[in-house]
Amino acid sequence: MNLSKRGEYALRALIDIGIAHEQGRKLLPISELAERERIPVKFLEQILLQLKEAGYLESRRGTNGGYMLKKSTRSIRIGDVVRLIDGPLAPIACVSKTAYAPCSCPDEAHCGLRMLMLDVRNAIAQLLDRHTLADVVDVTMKKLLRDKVCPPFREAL
Amino acid sequence: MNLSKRGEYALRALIDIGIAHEQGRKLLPISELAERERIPVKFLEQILLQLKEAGYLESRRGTNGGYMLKKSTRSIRIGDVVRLIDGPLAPIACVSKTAYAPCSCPDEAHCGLRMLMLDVRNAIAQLLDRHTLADVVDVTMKKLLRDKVCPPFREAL
DNA sequence: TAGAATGTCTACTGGACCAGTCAGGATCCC
DNA sequence: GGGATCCTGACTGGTCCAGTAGACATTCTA
Repeated sequence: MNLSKRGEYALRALIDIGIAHEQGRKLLPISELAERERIPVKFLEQILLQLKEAGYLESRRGTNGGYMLKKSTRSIRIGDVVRLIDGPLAPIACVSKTAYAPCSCPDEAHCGLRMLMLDVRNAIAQLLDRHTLADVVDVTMKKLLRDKVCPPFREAL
Repeated sequence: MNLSKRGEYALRALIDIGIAHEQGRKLLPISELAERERIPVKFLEQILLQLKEAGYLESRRGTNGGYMLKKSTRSIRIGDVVRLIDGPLAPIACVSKTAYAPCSCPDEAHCGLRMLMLDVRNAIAQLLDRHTLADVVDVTMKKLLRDKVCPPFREAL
């Protein structure tokens, strides 16, 4: 039931970029993201590139370059990001909606394990597909404000 | 979000042993389990041994030997079996109840990812810790009967 | 009492995957 | 032109997964 580091970093980066966006800073350089989230720069590079290829981000090279959102935060479902990086949400392939594969059990229709794991898959998908990046950014911002903590990425320098 | 083959096989074996138990067959040899579930015998051996060490099963050697439940099906929580074989249910360590570890994020209290993953963890735990082996066996048996399918492990020979 | 049927124990292995690291190249801005 | 940034591709050390292998111990039955 694991989210890989890669998946974790991808989501953290997206959330940060979303928060920055909310505050008027559209373009964020990798170095700044990596420093704040304590992620190795070169590793994060790969991940952002993958998110770019998938259409979530766009980039600008050169001085003052960086990454920015390509889609609206509201149209980015967390579940899809996890699927992109880590593969299907389902614990076992025979209950996956997006990547079904038959399992080896003798009678799938009467497999008790399958019924249970289907519930698990649905519970996970319910949460991750219902929530968009916008939701997560919102909640984070509200919590920061409530606790009177200054949000990050306020202004470039 | 993956359940390993090892975990899958462990649960399938426990469910089978539970079903057999329900029908008066307490002792099941590995070979029979392996054949029905199409699991490599030697691999299943290791798994059953682990379940035995953890107190879920007991065994008898020799001709007509095999494995049987040591605890009641009602006292075996699925979540605990998964934890035993596959580790914590939580997608990331910083939301695990049984194996908490801090993550690298700068402010755990205001981490949007953490809030979301906590919900995921709770949803999974809710399902897997609420359900016992007895529940799964029950549901399976009912579905078999409803569809007029003869349950396996009826009689030894 | 032999031998067949089981579980027990320990070691090993090929391959995949994870979490990076490294080196260099292409753009862009000043 | 030079420095900041993204881009591309290769590589790697370690860990884990899913099994395989083989010898051994115990128990039942003929």
